[in-house]
Amino acid sequence: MQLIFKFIKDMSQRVKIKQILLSDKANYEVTVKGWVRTFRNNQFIALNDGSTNSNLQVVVDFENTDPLLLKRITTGAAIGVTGEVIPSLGKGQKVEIKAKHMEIYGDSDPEAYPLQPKKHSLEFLREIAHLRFRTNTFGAVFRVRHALAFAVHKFFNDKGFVYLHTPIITASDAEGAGEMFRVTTLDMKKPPLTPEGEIDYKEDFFGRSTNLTVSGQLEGELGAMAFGEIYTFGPTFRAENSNTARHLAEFWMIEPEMAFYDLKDNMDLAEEFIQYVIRYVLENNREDLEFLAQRLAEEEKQKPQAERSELGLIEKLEFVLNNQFERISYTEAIEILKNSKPNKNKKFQYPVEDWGTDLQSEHERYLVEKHFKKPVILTDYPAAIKSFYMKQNEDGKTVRAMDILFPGIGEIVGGSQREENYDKLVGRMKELHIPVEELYWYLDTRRFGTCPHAGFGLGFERLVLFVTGMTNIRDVIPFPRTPKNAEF
RNA sequence: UCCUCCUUAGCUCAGUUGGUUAGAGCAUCUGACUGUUAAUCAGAGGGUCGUUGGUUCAAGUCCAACAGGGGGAGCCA
Repeated sequence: MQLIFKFIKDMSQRVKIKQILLSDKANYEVTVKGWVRTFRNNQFIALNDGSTNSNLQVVVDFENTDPLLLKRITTGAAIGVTGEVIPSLGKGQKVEIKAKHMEIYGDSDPEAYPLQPKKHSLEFLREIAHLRFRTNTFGAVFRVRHALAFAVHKFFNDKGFVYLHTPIITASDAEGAGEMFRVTTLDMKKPPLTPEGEIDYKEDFFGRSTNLTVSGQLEGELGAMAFGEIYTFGPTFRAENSNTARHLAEFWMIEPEMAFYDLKDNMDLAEEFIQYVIRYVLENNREDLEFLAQRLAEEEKQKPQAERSELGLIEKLEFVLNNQFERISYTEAIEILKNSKPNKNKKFQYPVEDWGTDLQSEHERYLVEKHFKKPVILTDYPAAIKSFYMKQNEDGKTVRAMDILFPGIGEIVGGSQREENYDKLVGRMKELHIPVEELYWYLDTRRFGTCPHAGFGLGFERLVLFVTGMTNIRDVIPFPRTPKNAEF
C-alpha cells in the first residue's frame, strides 16, 4: 500500500524539461507538461515547456494508443506526459521519454493555429506577438532578456546600490526632453475651462497637469544624496513620432546615480556594469546564445559580403568583455572625423566641418564600426547640445557628459557628472528657460549638502538588442509600443 | 515627421511588353508508411491579388489617394 502511494506521488511529480536534458541519468519515471512543437511520424512528439530552447522527444506507442487521442496531438496543443526517461534509440538526442500516460490539457486546431513547424518572418511573428514566445527565437530572446534584467539587479545589489522606485506619473517635464504622454481623468469632450478659455488642470485628478515619466534621473539624484548610490530600473515613455528599429514609445531604462563620483568614476562604472551583465548571460544562457548566434549567422549569409560582420555573436560579446572601451573627447572625435576618408571623399551625408555641431548617426557609426572597431565613450561635449544639469567644464564651452556608443546600436548609454554648484545650475536653467521655481525640490539638493555626483541612463532594450544579435528593438520587448501600434 | 521600397493562398514567394481558367514550396485535410529529427510518398481543398478611386475594349500588372509593413534619416535610450 505504501509502495503504491509512493509510485503515484512520483508520477505526479512534474519535472522541467531543462532538468531532464541537463542530467545524464536515465531509467526513471517522470511527468512532463508543455506544448507540442511537432508530431512526427505519428510517433515522435517534440515537446517544449519554455524552460530551455531544446525540445524533449516523447515517443508514443501509436499502435496501443487511442486514435482519437493521437489526432489531438497537434502543433501548439498543451499536453502532459508520464513515462520513463530512457537513452534515445534514435540520433539527435541523448534521452527521450517513453509515454505511458498522456493527457491533453488544451487542443490546438491545426487549421487555425498560425505557428507552423517552419521558418516564419520576424515581421509576421510581430503581428502575432501573443504567440511568438512559443518560437525558438523568441523563447531564447526573452530568456536572455530575463537573465539580463536579473543580472542588472545583482550587479547593483552586490555593490550596495539601493533600488529606488522613481515615479511613473510626473508633473514636471524634467529634462525638457521630447514629447510626453499626458495623464488625465478630465472629460475629453468637455474639459473644464479657466476664465481665459484654457483647459483648467486644477480640476484634474492631481490638481495639475501630469505626464508619464521620460526619465527618473532627477528623482534619482535625490536618492543618491542620501543613500550614496542608487539605481532605477523601470518603464519610460516618450511620445516622439519615431519610426526606427531603435526606438520605442514605452521602454525600460536603468539609471544609476552616485554621490561622490566624477566623470571618470561614472565611465568606469558604466563599463564594468555592461561587461558584468554580458558575462552573466555568457555564463548562464549559453544554449540560448548559441541558438541566437546560429540564427544571426544564417541571416548574415543572406547579406552581401561587404555588409557581413566579422565576428559571430558570441565572439562579439567576448570581444566586449576582453577589450576596454575607447575613451575620447568630443573634440578629438571631431578631429578624427574631419580627417577621415569618408569626410574627405564627401561620402558623409552631413560633412564634418565645425566644432560644436552634434554628431550624426553616420559619424558615430564610423567611429565605432570603422575607426576603433569597439565600443567608444565620447566625453566633454559642447554645452549647447547637452542638458542643463551637466557639470560645466573650466573651458566654459564643454560639459562633463559621456555617451557610450555600440556597434549596430548607436548610443546605448548617456550620462554625465552633474552640476553640483547651485548658482551655476540655476544660471544654466535660466539660459534655457527651464522653470526654476517648479524644480525647487531638485535644486534643494544643491542648497543642502551638495557634493560632486554623477550618473547615467542605459536603454535596456538596446542592451538586449546587442546581446541577442536581433536588429529590431520591437523584437526584444514582449509587447512593443510604437506610433500607431499598441496591440495586445 | 521626411526619403525609399514592399503589400498575390494560413506562411514564404513567382507571376512575361496590360490579354482566356492567377502558380510553386511549406502548412492543412485524406490515404500509405512507421525510429522520426522542419519525417517521407501519393492525392485533395484553399485566392474579392491591402483598400478606394481612375486610365483602358481589357488591370494582379499602369496612375492617384489612403492603410499597414520593411530599410534609411531626424529625435533619442
